[in-house]
Amino acid sequence: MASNSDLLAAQIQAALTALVAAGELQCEIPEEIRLERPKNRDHGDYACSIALQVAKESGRPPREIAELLKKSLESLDEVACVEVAGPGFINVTLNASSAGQIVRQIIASGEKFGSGTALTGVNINLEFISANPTGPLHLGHTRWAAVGDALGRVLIAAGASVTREFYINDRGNQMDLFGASVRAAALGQAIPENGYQGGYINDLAQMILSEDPGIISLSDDDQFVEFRERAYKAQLAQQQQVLSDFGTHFDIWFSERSLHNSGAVEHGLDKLRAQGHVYELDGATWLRTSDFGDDKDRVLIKSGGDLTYFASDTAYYINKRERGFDICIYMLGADHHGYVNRLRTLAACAGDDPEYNIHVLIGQLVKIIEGGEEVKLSKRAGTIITLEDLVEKVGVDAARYTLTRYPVETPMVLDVDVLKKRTNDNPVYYVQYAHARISGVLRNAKELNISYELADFDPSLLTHERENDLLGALAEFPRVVQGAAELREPHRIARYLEELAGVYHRFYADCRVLPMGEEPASAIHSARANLCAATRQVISNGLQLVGVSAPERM
RNA sequence: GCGCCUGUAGCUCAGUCGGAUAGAGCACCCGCCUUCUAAGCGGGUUGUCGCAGGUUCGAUUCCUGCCAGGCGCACCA
Repeated sequence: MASNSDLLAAQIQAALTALVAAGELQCEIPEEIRLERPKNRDHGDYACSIALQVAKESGRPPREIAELLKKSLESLDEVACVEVAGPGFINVTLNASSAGQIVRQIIASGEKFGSGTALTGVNINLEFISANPTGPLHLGHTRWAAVGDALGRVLIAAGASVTREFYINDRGNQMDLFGASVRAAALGQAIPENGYQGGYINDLAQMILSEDPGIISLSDDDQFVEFRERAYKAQLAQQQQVLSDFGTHFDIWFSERSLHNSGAVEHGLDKLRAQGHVYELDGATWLRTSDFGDDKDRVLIKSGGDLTYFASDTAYYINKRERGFDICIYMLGADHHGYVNRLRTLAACAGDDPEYNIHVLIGQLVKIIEGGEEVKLSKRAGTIITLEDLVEKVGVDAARYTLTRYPVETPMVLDVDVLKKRTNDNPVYYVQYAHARISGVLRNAKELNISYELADFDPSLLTHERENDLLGALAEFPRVVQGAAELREPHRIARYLEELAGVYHRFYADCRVLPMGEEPASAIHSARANLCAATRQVISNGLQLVGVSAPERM
């Protein structure tokens, strides 16, 4: 179902092609003609700057070209008026009837409205959080829990096949240190150097002791392993529970141990050797990442024979690709940004295209302010703000929404005091309120027997400026979803919803939907009720994409 | 030293192939509920888009160089 902007774009393209064919104009025909929603209402429903773009190449004044295109656009039934403005902008105003058609499309498509096919057939692996199972999830993880989940939803809406994956770093020094720390806490000994501290370590220790009192009589080695494994299992389960409560779902929890046990690491090394980028030096095995622009080569196997963490990552990437994923998206914290280039070059070493097969998103750190002061994050000191802390303070909806509405490369400052307020400081309420408000109107409409069935919908009645604004905003949704998916920027959905909610609130203030007093119901009431229903659908679909509830009442 | 991110209103921040007078919320002042949810709407005040060049009909947007802040540069994980 073509949108009005697609229709206009196609018409302009056809007109340009005809002009070139007739020898009236000489220029390349752009593949994509972009129509914009002008900020200024006087500039019509849609504006196009194509005449300015092709003016130089064709050697004709932009206004002249715009005039030629104007004639073509005016021939469309959907178009009420076309104006050439300024240096050569083409401003198009639609007639009310065709602008209102978007309501039909929305109501007919329902939950599917906004979904598209831009990424159809693309198989994406979306890895995010991937916290060590050695402690609770902190704010950085929480940002990814919200953004990663939302991105997954957005990618699916754009047609992609998405697998959400959590990589469990359940192997190596950190795990051992974690196990040793819990054991020390249980036995009342000093925590090892650089070990883990904080109340949760003591909690784990006490839980394990009460679960398995016999653990204290095991041999040193067995005891250590037992503490480590029990603590690991409990901590992982805690993370899974917390994420589940947060509404973030993973399709696969991928254990680093399983990577090693399955032989995937050797397999990955073999593959890299076959690609010819592996060499031996000083007793270590290296990957020649410098072939693809890395500052220096990276060690895969240390001279002592141990594998590096990078070796695991390499094998894991290769494993993902062999599981059939076209694109591997990684969401990493800012402190890992030095890793981006390494991941990209390892993809190149594996014979892939780093521009397409791998995409690394770096999330800047989240600062948190409470009582006017910054709360310092410190795992060691045990003052860490966890996902549960945040949810307990502000609720799941406000937490998810706030974390999702900023681009991930923006370092964000999160003011807990503000998020606790149920006011406009919190944009999530503004958006949700619009949804609840519409729900109320539609409940009343039903009671008054005002139909909001499409059969009773006459779009030509929606001629008020506020109605036109709302129709225009609704029509933008599919484009916003596609952009958010292609740019991997789910915050665009949230920003759009805030805009749409604002447009609706203004419409609501100026356009009475239901009959007043003894006024008889008429077609305008049905037209507006349908417009309301369409708006509610879009807000609901958008909130769904960011994983926030759409309340019927507030 | 090298690299990544950031720098837009008093505060927190939007601004997708460069477009018309740079936006939102908060804060501050003034209005609007005897009719659909006032968690709302309207009006007023607020800017060297870090600085300097370059490309362009046109630059907050693209390029180069500086300045400031954050972070990272292991045979650690």
